[in-house]
Amino acid sequence: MNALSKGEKTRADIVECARQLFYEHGYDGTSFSAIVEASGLVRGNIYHYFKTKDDILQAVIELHLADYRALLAQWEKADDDPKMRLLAFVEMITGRKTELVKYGCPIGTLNSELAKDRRDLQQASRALFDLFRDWLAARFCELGKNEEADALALHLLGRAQGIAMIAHVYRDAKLLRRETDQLRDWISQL
Amino acid sequence: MNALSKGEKTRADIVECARQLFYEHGYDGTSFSAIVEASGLVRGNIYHYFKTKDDILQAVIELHLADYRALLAQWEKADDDPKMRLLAFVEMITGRKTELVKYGCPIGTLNSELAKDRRDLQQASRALFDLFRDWLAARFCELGKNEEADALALHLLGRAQGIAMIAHVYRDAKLLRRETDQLRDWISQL
DNA sequence: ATTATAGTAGGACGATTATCCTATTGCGAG
DNA sequence: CTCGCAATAGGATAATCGTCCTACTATAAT
Repeated sequence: MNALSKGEKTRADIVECARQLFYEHGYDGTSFSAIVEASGLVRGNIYHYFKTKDDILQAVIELHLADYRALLAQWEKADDDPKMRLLAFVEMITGRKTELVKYGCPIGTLNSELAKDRRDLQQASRALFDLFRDWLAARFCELGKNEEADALALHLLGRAQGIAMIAHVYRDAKLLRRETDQLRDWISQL
Repeated sequence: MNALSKGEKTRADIVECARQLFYEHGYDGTSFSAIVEASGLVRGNIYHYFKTKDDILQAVIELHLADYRALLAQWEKADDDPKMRLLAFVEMITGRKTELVKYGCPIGTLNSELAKDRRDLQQASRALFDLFRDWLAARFCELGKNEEADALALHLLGRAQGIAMIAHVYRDAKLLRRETDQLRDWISQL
């Protein structure tokens, strides 16, 4: 199952390498040479799979999208209760607190970096926000909040981003714990 | 009054130019040449005032600090009621919504950019967060929330950052308005 | 077995980066 | 007037950036 040809495997390796580097150092902070070294390949080989560094980012975004889509599907499967589903979103934050404190939110920091000067790329990475935005809104709809579902989704997204950002800037895991607890309360009281 | 020597004036011009460029394009996204062009000076002249680009950023941070310190003092002068003072903080967000949507929060985006790979510089820029953190905490103390003052300050700071971030990513001023209204409600009900 | 194509390999390229260097000019103190 | 330093000026430099190019090898189809 899931048999990847040699080439497909190499391509996937490049993308996975790039994803981690982009996450840890940002897109602009990651040079092509860094991807070359981290992947153990050579320049020419990587350019055989991707024409530009921007193309690599596109692939990284698609990988993120696929992974998060799978995660969301898993949450829907695990619970029927909309509130429990929303809580799963919050659990993700606490579950990944170590990386969040170290490198910030993978989606948030990427979008925020690209939003300044690379609006073309940011448009692509915004799809990651939209994925969560729509999924969360659907959960709020399940709770009967049809009118305000999207606003609530953006509110929750914003809260999560703010928490991740402050926790990242202050490298403070305790703050992250404290604020996610409040998020859980907020969901319970909806 | 406030007489600046020719050199001091030039230095201030450089810093002001750099501040705007760093805000619009980020620190890494602003080349030294960009500062040269925007200031109308020549490379050698700028290097006469600052040894490195990092030094320019330090000066920019200090300029921000001075400006925000003055702003906070102004808020304290304008109102004695701690809640009103907190509302002034929220007013700042709505008052600057156009730039926030375009370029994000000056403090937040800077810190978030530097937090990834330039921890030395981020430590300096974090002073900007600390300025607000301490000031907000002082206001919560005035409200009798001594124990939780710092936590409340970080909460409010995080909320503000989250709002600015989402509004920036989606270039959505309406969202910013909606969320700041909620912030105002939250403050009123404290 | 031959041919075509996918994959590997790595140096070359021009553009841009931050920084440095040496002149030259301007101005204020003595 | 002149001496000395601040300020202006702008080319030189080495490193790094993303990208391109050509050559070689492996594999799969005919």
